[in-house]
Amino acid sequence: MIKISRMADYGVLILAELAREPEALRTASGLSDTTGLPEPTVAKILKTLTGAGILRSARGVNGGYLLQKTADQIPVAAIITALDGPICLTACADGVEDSCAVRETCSLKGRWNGVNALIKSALEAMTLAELLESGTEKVQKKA
Amino acid sequence: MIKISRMADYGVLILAELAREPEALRTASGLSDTTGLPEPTVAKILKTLTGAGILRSARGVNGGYLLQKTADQIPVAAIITALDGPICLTACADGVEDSCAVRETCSLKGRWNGVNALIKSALEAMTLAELLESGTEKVQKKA
DNA sequence: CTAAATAGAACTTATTTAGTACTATAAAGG
DNA sequence: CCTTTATAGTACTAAATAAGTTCTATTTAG
Repeated sequence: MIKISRMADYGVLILAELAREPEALRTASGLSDTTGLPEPTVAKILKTLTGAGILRSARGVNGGYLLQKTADQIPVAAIITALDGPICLTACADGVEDSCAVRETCSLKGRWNGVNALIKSALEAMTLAELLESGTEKVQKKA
Repeated sequence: MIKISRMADYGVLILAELAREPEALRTASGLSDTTGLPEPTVAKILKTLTGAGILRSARGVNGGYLLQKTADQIPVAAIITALDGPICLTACADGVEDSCAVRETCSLKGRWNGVNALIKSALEAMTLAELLESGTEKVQKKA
């Protein structure tokens, strides 16, 4: 099954919660409470999203996290890339040179690039705001 | 990283080899030789693709496998679905009811359906023949 | 100086995926 | 009608990956 990791899934859930009050600083443990996800995992995801520039953090007492940009400026692709790594269906895609046992004899070198590009651009065109606000409609218009 | 499994990747490679001589019966061990992939794995994939109606098989001496349809009638989606299961990015998508720990509190129920549909239709629109014959060009026209 | 928070890395466990082995069934040919 | 060569199907094992946890360091308000 082609799928994103649970981390990326949780990440979107956490960002959805943060987007409800874009101005408020929220702590890791608070977000764990409201989302129902395990606290250490939430903390880990928040750190990663901060490192990727999607969230801003404040340390110390009264610290916490908030969105760096508004939800309509955050592409879904950025969230997935931050938590899951690059979006590409196969190991032997553009630029990835490692770990293909049959590269020598493989007749498919580079053939997946087009498919990758297609999926990538679909995820780049969609923002967090669109994902949250009405689910299916907006997306299907683009298809 | 969003990715298809190695099985689906190998599957395409094997189908590519079969597509070179669409009329010929090819054995599992022969295909293992020409592709360089381990024989038991090739055999497993061939069985699965036969069960999915993508290949036709003949048992007994002089048996083997061949394509059920021509390469331009086989959608890439069918290959991936056969070997990897349904194409959906998240557990809690259309129809899938199991295994989402936070379903109760989750604010995203069904929100991924549009993204799934988009990716699925991209993979359904592309055939094995297109994937093989020129890689990137045709696909990018569709994007 | 203390308490409450994030930062970062290392480690362990769980889950998933890939690979292997074994048994059954079918067909061709002597 | 028996042997050989092939697929069909299932169950098991091992390896790779992902998820989750823990620990230490750093920052800041009071």
